[in-house]
Amino acid sequence: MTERYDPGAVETKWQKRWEETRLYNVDIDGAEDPFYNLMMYPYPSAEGLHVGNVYAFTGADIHGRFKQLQGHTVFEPIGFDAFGIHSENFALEKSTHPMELIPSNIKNFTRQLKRMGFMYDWDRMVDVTQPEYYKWTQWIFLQLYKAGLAERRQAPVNWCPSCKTVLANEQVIDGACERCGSEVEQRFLDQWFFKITDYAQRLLDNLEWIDWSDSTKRLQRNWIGRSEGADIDFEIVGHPDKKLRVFTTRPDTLFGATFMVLAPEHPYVAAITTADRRAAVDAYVENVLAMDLVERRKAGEERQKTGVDTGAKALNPVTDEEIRIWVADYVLMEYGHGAIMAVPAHDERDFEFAKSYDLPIRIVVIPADQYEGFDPSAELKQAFTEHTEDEVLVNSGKFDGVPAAKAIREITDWLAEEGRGSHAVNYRIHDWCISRQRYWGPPIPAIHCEKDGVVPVPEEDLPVVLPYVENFKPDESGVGPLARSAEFFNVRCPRCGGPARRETDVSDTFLDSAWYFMRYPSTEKHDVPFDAERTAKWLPVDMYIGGEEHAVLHLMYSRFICMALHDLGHLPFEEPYHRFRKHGLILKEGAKMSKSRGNVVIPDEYVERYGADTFRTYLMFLGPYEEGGDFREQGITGISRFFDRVWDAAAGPLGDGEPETPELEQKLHATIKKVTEDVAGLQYNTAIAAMMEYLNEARAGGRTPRRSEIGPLVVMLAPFAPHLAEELWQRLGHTGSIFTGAHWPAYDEKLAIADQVDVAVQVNGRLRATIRMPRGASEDDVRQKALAEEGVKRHMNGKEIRKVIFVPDRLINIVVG
RNA sequence: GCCCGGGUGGCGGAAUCGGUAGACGCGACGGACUCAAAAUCCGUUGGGCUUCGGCCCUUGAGGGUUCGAAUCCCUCCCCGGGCACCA
Repeated sequence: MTERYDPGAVETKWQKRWEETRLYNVDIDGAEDPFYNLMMYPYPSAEGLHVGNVYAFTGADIHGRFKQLQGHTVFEPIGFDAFGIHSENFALEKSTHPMELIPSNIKNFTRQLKRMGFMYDWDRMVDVTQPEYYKWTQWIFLQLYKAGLAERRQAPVNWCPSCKTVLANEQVIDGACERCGSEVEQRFLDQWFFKITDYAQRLLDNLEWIDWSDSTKRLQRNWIGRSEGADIDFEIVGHPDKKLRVFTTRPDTLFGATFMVLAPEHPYVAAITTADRRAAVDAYVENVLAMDLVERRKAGEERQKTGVDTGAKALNPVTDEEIRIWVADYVLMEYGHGAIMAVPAHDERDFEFAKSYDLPIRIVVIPADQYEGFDPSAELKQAFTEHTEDEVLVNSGKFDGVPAAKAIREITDWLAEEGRGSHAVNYRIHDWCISRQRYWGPPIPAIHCEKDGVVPVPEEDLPVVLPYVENFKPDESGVGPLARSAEFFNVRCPRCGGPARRETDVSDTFLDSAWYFMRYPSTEKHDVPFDAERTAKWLPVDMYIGGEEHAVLHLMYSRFICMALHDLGHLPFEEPYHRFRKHGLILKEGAKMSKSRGNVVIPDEYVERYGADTFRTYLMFLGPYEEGGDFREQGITGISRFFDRVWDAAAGPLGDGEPETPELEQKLHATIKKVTEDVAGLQYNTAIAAMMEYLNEARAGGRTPRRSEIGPLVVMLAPFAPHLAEELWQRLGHTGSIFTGAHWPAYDEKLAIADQVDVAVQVNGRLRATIRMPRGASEDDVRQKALAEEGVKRHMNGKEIRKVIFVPDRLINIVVG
């Protein structure tokens, strides 16, 4: 009788050995058949590793180990996303400093991650808060600046009048400051933007060929928000020098444009407003601008649309009618041209507005079957927005009777010919504002000179080191805390040598994470952000696994940065991640985990009690990896028992020879096939179930399995339970690590198939018997045996057979009547 | 409002190119071992009826297609996520 399985002892032993033998430290330059296995590096919170982190990393680690066992050299790096508002706020809350807080958090995370047994190459750890790293984050900024992809312009920020601080959007909850609850105001500040909108179409197009989860692609498509339509120019009565340009997706409704609406911020508002309307317009605009963006959005959802007449008129370019120009806040300056042609008959918002202010509504699109005898005076109860081939135009001059879908093209073509419009595409995605009026981030490497304006920091002066600032709390000045350090911001202009002021904003933490995976293979290279040869060898990432909450921020930004660096000649590829798979979310007893609910699973506690292997495997067992699952305290005992049984079956002395019976051999091959396919497809829960099933069979009747029966199981278990597998591998008589010594088991396709099958026998589609047949039995044989079954005879009741459906090896259905 | 994903035993979940629904595990019940308990092992476990041979019902609800539907189609309900005055 062998001793009991002691996870604690086994895991300590192997973690020590892995470290001593440097098992997971990859020979970056010499590695053959490289596989870059990436997971989303964590933010090192003070609370320590969250079970969500463990879930994400375990699934990714299993994939890495699986690839390793298949013969690849797997590079699995880890780092820490340690800059950002989270850390800064936490430090504020605890009255400590991020520069002290972060290293201790990282230390704790490192301990916890090592305890989980992930195959990280710790020599290549990346901490984005180290000048060694953010030097290159700043370098990326300079490259984008040189290429014209970074620019400074005014933009609104959220301002809390009570805390006297700038807030990030994430800190504004329903229009109020998350800390004090006061209403947030809008301020305009100079900010740095990356022109991601220049890449909108490419970001969209490449989604066609990259191998990503469909749902993630869909989120990105929605975020990019491509709309096709037309730009149309309207003349303004009395202002021959001005053309009012609008974007519309519905040029087919142009004849129904009965008024126009400008956004309150539109530059023409002041110029075209007539004298008698000026007071009203000014009051309205002022009122709207006083609202912050969040409040305005919220107000828009709740209240009726408001607006005001400018008194000015425009000419509808196709009807030549004079139509009124209004200002209303339901038109947004940041989309299209900040102005619209309003077609109340065919747009819900315009309809609502027209009803409120008694503006004319003209129907120009109707269902084709109502075309004959259409009554132009008919009144609409709501906007009619259909515009397919089944709707046709009316009241539209020479386009009467043309199907709407066709008219969209024809009217645009016609306007284009006459120089009054053009085909146009608009995107919903906005430029990426990277400025943060905060402390805990990499300083943006720019200098403001009175004489030379914005001057980028010369590359040889990088990094611009983030100084230790005692008081890093944001204040009412509206600029970042670095503006308090004269030592930091007083500089000489690199161009003219005159007095200048250093940029005191830091960059968004999403810029750090946009390229961290490029740094891993080159961590010890100090003269380049990423070594060209290594980058060519290891990148793009072969597999990236992470949470879908980053689908539109991190994943979009890093694709953009990668594309931009590619275009600037720094990278040989334009998409950073070959494959991306999202993992699901872990719930606790059906509910989301949160501190306030008090139902947070602390990994340490479970690892202590059951061991890392059991915890890892349980997490993978509780649901499909890509969908997540429900963590239940009791469930973990199932895996615990399973591993006890594996241990009992494999840890003691074993018999030699082939698998004892043909049935068991068949089951073994079928299991290898199933587990191989499931693990490759991230279907870990069913892979584990298949291994359990096999073990149950191999141990049936209390027998001890043979070495040949249990060896392959140990290898298949290795990605899930690496420590246990190492120990059993050794006990099976091997020396060295299973991860270098073993190869993922192969299966024989023929042996994987059973030679006896249970065939279902149905009468009129209802199951009446099951018969055991040799695989591949003919329809005649199956039919003969089926008809002899008592239950079948009874239900046929002597009736005539009308039809027989036969599915080989599965089913025969006898239809009588 | 728009776009996704999902609804299966007491529970987590299997099975979707239409072909034996409920794999695997948890829990529960019964038994063995034990002075006893824990652990372990064996058996039972969707619901109802049963003359113990079986029979009927069952995958959110209702309809449809089919020899056959958890799976396909239509209508609807509920839950989760994303976007949202985007012209």
